[in-house]
Amino acid sequence: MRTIKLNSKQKELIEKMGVYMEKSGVSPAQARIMGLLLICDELELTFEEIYETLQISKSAASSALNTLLTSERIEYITRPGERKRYFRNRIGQWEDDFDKRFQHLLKVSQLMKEILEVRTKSTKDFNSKLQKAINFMEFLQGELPELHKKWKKLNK
Amino acid sequence: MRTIKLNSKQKELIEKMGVYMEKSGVSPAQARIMGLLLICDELELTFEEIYETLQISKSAASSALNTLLTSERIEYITRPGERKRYFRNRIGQWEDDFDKRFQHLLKVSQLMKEILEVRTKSTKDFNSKLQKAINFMEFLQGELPELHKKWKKLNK
DNA sequence: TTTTTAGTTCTGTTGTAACAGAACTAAAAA
DNA sequence: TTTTTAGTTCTGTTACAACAGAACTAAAAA
Repeated sequence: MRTIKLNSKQKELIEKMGVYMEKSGVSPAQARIMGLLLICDELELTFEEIYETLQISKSAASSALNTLLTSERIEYITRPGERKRYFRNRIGQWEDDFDKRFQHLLKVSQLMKEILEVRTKSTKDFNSKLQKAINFMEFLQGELPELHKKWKKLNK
Repeated sequence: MRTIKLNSKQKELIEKMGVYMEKSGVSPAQARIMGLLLICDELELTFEEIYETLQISKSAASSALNTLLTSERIEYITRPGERKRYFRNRIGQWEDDFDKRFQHLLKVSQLMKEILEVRTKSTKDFNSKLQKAINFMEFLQGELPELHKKWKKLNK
């Protein structure tokens, strides 16, 4: 038995975090794993610790962990002379996340531009509103990197 | 028959937009309706036009439209003396969307703060990284409204 | 008054996600 | 060499989303 001990507040927060993450599209098991890795005292948990603590099956843990790994929400380390993997939250990830959201915004604006090009020219009001939305996205594309720089400067 | 005519480029873009929107969690029918309302020449489509053009059943159209309405992704208008509704894209919505994303960010940072409070104090490096992520979110909470103002100023 | 319109609601089907549980496997330990 | 460990993979179950199709309904038109 390698169950991780959690107090009631921790359990509550894992559920809260779980509900929250499920809304953003991940499965319950994935959400709970994310929560566990963020909340429990130990930063690096083994496969066994994870499925025993969360009371999920090995198969559920296996597929959830692999999905979280490929979506880069968690990572693992190994220790010299040990076969098992230690899974942990990618706490450094949020800066990459910021960049990803940025890439996403870029794709949206490109698609919207493509759509605007194909649209009939007769719906002038609609098209100008669409253009405005595109403008705003492009404005953000200019400003967000600046913002990031500003923050970096504040933090060194 | 009230089918809306679409050229091949429009059809292609509706599918492209569909694939794109499905990734963000909406059903295929909802995604296609969104695409149709954004891409076709007519801005306001009736129930019949929608389900006939997209070749989906009335029930699928009904539930998709209602979901899109409650999630405020589309809206409808009526015309004097007419019973039917004209559905259209909420093109003015994107500024609200911006605010919603902002609210979301606020919730995330609050949850993260709550988690940090409960965490053991012994994982100093991890906690300081978490604190840094929180700081960045709070930094954004200060800066994003400023950005919005800046853009508004540029556009009046 | 009946018929059409503009949907909604009900029933049934299909596909798939999210698991559990058990069997399996490759490496390491005993 | 056998046994344990650290998972993976396979099979089966359950639940639910996403529809289609048909029946239904309330208002308006004919």
